[in-house]
Amino acid sequence: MTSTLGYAILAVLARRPRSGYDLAAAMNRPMGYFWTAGHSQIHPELQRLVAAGLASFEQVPGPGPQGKKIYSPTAEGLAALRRWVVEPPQSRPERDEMVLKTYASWVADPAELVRLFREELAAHERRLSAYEKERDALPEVPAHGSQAFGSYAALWCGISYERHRIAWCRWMIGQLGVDR
Amino acid sequence: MTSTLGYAILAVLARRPRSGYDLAAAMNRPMGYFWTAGHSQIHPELQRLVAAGLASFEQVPGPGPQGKKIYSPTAEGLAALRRWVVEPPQSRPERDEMVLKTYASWVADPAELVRLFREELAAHERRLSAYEKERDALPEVPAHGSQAFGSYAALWCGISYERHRIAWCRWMIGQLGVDR
DNA sequence: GTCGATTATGTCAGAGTTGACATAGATGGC
DNA sequence: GCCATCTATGTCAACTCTGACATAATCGAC
Repeated sequence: MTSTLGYAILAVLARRPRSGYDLAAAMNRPMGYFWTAGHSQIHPELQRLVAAGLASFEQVPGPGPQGKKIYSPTAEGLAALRRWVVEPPQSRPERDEMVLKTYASWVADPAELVRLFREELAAHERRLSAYEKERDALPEVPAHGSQAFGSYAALWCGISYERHRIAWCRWMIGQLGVDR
Repeated sequence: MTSTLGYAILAVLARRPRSGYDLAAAMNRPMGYFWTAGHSQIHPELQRLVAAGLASFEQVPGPGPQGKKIYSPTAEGLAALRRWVVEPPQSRPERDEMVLKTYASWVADPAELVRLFREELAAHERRLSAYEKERDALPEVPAHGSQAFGSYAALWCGISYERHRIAWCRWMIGQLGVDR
């Protein structure tokens, strides 16, 4: 019974125990592609997870005023994660700024719109390359039950998403160019 | 110089002036597929838009303690919208709960996962049908510069997105079923 | 040995968002 | 005439998230 952020943290800790700092780094890349959190969110949430008995930490000497804490999920935390994974997702409202701009695109200058969508296209092509590179570092279709399967399946989704987005950008650019 | 919510409101008002109530209804469906806001967000934002000179309202008699207000974008508001549309989107962090669950799916029961993804698949198929129905009510590829183009292009993106998501769900279900 | 980058944990103000609460006229069915 | 539903605007507390601020030990280069 935690926030989604709590489960995101447990999902990372379930793979390997680590410090809040390392957690923040993991949530930047590669996990940041589908879930992000800054360290100012992570540290308080870790305290809540410990208070709720879902995580524990081992204090080790290290840099910083408070030393270093290595967090792990407790047995209870792992069980909670297992339960949460198969629960239907709570529908978060979708807010897509590019689609909103598109919805209002009829008021704007077509040439400027083409520039906007070319930039967007390039960004998605860069991201697709990054995903494909990461996927190629994984075994081909890992067995589920292995950590690599979770990574592979998330990447599959990311790659498919970027291809969809690229196709949309190309269609938009075509539409805006055809008839002036 | 408003929040993205302000531009979302201006985008709706640019199509046709309306009350805060009608604005909330429009942001529920069909616009709610890519941008949502409740009336408790809309009313204060409308007050801010008026204070900033980007919108104005006409008071008309109507139900409720305060009567009814029909809001329109001012010339300045329309110009601001036009400028905002072609600005690069501020990268909002992406948070996709289904992908997060997928990332952690290696800890969960495959049979339960299959159930989850079947539900997800059905939801996306329903939404795809709704999008296609809306698209078929529009003229075939409207000319940009027309409001219908904005709607059509947003729908194109939505349809492409749902197809990508459906393909992903099917792939996941296949993966989870093949080897037990 | 000194300096800068990295590692490391933490707080806090402000912005955005949600859901509940509050009020009340208009409309239509019975 | 009454009642439920819809129309209509508004506030507020709670929660989430972001970016700035704060502190300080460790490590490697020079």
